[in-house]
Amino acid sequence: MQVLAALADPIRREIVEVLLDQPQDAGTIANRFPVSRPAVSRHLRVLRESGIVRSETVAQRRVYHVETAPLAELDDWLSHYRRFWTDRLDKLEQHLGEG
Amino acid sequence: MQVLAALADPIRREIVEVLLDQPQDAGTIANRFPVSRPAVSRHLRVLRESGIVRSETVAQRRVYHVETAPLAELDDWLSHYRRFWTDRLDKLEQHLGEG
DNA sequence: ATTGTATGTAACGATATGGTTACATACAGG
DNA sequence: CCTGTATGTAACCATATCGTTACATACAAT
Repeated sequence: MQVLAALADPIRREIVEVLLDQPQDAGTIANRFPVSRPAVSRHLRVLRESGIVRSETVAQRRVYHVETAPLAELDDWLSHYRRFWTDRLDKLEQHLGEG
Repeated sequence: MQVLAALADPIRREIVEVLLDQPQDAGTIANRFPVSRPAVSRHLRVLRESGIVRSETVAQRRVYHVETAPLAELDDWLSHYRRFWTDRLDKLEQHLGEG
């Protein structure tokens, strides 16, 4: 569950949210945050190494996108214990409401 | 989401799992792990400060138990994006299967 | 009262993390 | 080619994290 360490940082969580909305290149991502571009570059590396994001190379650009498998893994881990804070009916309702 | 940092450590995750199964005192918890008792004591503090566990004092013992609200919060955060890795029908099946 | 048990904290060291600036590499385009 | 743009990495520093051992505190029990 390296995913948890990766998501423990607020900037990295924001990056993930942004990329879920729309894949984009490293520079565009970096511009969103009040830290230096190399700092963001390393956040991207952490996310890459945890498997949460991947990049496609397009000319000099690296276009990043989210790889959902690790998030699903975290979701699965949580699901083992979900019954402790919610019951089956609540959950069923919630997911019917989502659709 | 201080919860994520708290859960990023494998020992703390195990502590949470153990306590979900059964509340128990600090010493009993510490005996389960290959690190010193003070180390576990500090893991318990991190979990306490993130709100994931609480302790009841019984004589000299501190009996720890899981407080599910922070886990539910994490679950809620994930649920915003759950649609990216699973669809409503999968989820419905899963939750029907759980009961 | 004194002793033993249970627990947390302090102090310290090693390593990890997250920021910065400076630098290297790679592609695009005149 | 040479220049500008996009990106990652290196080196460095400050702080956080996680382990240890030593100590303080609090209750139980004789």
